[in-house]
Amino acid sequence: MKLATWNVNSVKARLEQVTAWLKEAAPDVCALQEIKCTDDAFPRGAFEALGYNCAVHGQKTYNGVAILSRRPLEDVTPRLKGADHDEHARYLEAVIAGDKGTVRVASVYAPNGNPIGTEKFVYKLGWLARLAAHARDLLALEEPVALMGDYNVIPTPDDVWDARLWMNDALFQPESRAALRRLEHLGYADAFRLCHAETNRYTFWDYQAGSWQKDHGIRIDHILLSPQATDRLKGCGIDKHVRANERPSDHVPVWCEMAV
DNA sequence: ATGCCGACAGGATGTCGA
Repeated sequence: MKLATWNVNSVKARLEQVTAWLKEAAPDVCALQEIKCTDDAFPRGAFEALGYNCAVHGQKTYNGVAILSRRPLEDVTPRLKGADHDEHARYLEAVIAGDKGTVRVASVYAPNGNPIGTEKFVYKLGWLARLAAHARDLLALEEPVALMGDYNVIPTPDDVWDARLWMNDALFQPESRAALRRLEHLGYADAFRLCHAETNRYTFWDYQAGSWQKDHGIRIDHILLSPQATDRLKGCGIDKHVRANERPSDHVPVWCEMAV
């Protein structure tokens, strides 16, 4: 089963690109972030025409996550526990049955958190803590789990072109990096790092300052796998080439292949 | 230089993202 994640920066503005990539890459499951539309406005038809079922947790203008799946989506659950007051649509989970077992997948859109020293950064750390608490609970199920999405965290200096330029950014704060490591210490593994040792592999390039042309990117979109999912991991990659398309998202898809 | 680009809502330009 091929699983993917992509922050599309508006599913309506990116519909042509997303459907083109789905045809080309043919993932069985794709988690989307920043769909920037309500459930009603989600372009289900375009995805159903390609053979995908849709689970959507939308929001007007901002945020919004979805999961596309060729197989039926079961046990669909939006939001993280203990965050009923949180209006941001940033988490959606579902269970998908494959030929060789089931996998629980989540579409994750962690807060940006800038600027540091404000409520936004406090919210980011609180949100990531709630994610970790839920991720810990999921481990008790002892099943393959793939937490896929835009974590808005640069894991290490090897995952950014020039770490010095990000020292005061919420994406590279010690507290942000510790929050991501917390998930790894629980037992989740960074699928890309399991498969690739090379440095300077990015999933995001800013629209500004010629970042793409200069390859000044950051790796902030991650697939985190539970031990049972890690055991089934066969490969992982970043589809960098879509960033060169006309009217691209500033993020590119990350995918992994699992024996499920 | 806290901008440079792009999406959104709304109908000009401010907010947000990373």
